[in-house]
Amino acid sequence: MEAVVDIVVNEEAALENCSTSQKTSDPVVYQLVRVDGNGRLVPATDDEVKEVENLLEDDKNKVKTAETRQTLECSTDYGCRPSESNKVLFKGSEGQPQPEVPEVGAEKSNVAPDPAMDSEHEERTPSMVSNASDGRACQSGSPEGCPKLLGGLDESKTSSSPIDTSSKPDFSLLNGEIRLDNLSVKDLQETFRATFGRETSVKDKQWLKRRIIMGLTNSCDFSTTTFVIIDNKVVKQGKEETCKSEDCSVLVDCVVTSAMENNWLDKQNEIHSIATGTKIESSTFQDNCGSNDADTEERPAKRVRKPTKRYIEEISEGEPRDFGAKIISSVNHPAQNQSSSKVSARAIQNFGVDRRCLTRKDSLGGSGIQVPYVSRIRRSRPRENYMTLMKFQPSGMGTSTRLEENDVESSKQHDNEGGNEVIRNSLSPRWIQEPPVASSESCEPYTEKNTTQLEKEVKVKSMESYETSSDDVVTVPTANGGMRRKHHRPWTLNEVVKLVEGVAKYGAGRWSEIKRVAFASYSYRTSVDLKDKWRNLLRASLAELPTGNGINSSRKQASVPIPASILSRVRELADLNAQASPSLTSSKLAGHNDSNKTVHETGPGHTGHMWGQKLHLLCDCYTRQFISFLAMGVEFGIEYVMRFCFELQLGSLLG
DNA sequence: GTTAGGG
DNA sequence: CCCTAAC
Repeated sequence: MEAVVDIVVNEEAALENCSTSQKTSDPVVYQLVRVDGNGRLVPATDDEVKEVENLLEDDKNKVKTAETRQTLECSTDYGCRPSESNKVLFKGSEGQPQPEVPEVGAEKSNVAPDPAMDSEHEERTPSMVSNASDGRACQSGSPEGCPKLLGGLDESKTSSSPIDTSSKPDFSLLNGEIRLDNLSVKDLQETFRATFGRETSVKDKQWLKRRIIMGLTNSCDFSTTTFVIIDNKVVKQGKEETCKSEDCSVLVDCVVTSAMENNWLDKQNEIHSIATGTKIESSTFQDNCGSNDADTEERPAKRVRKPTKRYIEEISEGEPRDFGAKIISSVNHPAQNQSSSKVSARAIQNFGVDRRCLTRKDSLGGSGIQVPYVSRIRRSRPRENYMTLMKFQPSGMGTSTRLEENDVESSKQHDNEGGNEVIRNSLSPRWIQEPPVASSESCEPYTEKNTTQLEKEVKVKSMESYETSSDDVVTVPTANGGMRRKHHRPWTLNEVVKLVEGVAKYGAGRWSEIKRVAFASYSYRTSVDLKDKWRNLLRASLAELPTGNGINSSRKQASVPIPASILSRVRELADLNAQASPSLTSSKLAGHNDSNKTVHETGPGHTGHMWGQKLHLLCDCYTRQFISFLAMGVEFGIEYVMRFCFELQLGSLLG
């Protein structure tokens, strides 16, 4: 076998190097377990095991595509068990665990079934299970310190076991030997790139090795239960039956479990469900968890939004307001002009122009307080409400001038001017140039509205609806009565590429970060713009798929055709991102100074800082053990873990 | 001040 | 691209 991940399967060698006392013929076994509500280890159910296996299998396949033919080797640091050879060996196991497998360590080789089992686990696992209070499962420095869990597995005795002796769990990902020690920094970097798909300038071999190992192991993203890895294999572990076997001995290298809080488990459960698309039977899960919280289904749901003010207003008031006005106007119905004029008149009441700043009454507060218009906008334009409601001014007038001088009047004149074609030739194609530097400063000069450059469109618009003809807020009525803005600045391919790169680097969602770094020179692109563009790109990329959906053709294309390569990249990143914790909102990953601050911030939709804490916890405990990364991957998703590691690196460099 | 989502 | 609730 070859390739980075196709770790050489050399049982003999592996065993020789292993500190474990297993015989060469001894199968390597992983015992899949979960931490119950009390922090005890409980064997995973058959279904869970099965799923894990499937996931591993899938992962393996993915990994196999990697193109690296290096034999990797890593030092003991990453080992999940004390290793004399100073190597971490992943031995592929063939078939079932052998009953005769010698035990390692003095521990009992059997996992007690049922009740007894619980207590037994309790005895053995305390130190392994991270405790929220102690915050540490085992000493990272001493592999020895990591409690060993002996999982008694005797698959052969369990006929019901999904995995029978003949089946050969094929986890090549975990099989074989990893040798990184002999690689040069350059090689390591290359391997790193091959593994993570991104470059690294880090020259610290240790770090590189660690990350690579992490990357390799983490590709197993099965979000099920906590699992114990007994040597190298995840063996299906039935419930009571399986753990009953006595001879299934096996060395448990490390128990990967981070925390035992119920909510954490619940979270895992969720994740699991999401990841596999299969729902673990809740009853089963709960039983095992010992959690009574049946409704802990707090899936990181979408943000729930309450109706917008606008909507509420619309509903509460029979009279159409700005929104209604728009619609009406768009219809171009003569009879409705009146109503629209009403609206505008009203609008005028709420808005006013202050010397320099446009102000408006705060409709929400109802106090009529004048609020600098600018306070709520980021760009250079007045909000649409205002704009749309404004009637045009005599065409000859400069927009800004008009506004200031005739704010109220203009509204009254709209009827007359409604039919006018207000061609904003005078509008300055401002945004074509470099973005307004001071746009965000104190009060925005009202002249901002002049920014529209698409005169033609304005023209068209104004012809269609006098209402939209206002200054530069070029809105174009759409077929369905909606309005579309024309303050458009097409995304260039270059920008798109930058965006994609940014997402690749920082992950989707960290828009401000991306903007700061990749769009520093494009001040006219806000983080929101990036987000929007990404969304569109994603849509485009999906639409591009040969799904045969009519969507493809129907969907409008970006002004600048996006190369398929980019779109596919977008999909990739989107997938990756899906794995990553959506909560990753830390703004520190960028690597700019604030490395001292809390590195992890959990984002919205997640239980406080729990995840971040868990991650820290995990790192504290297992940072030296590659297995831990696997666990982290399980819990947080590989992407998240990867970022975390990058972050650590950054922190250390900066620190 | 940012981000997510709806428009 | 805008707007704004939710963070």
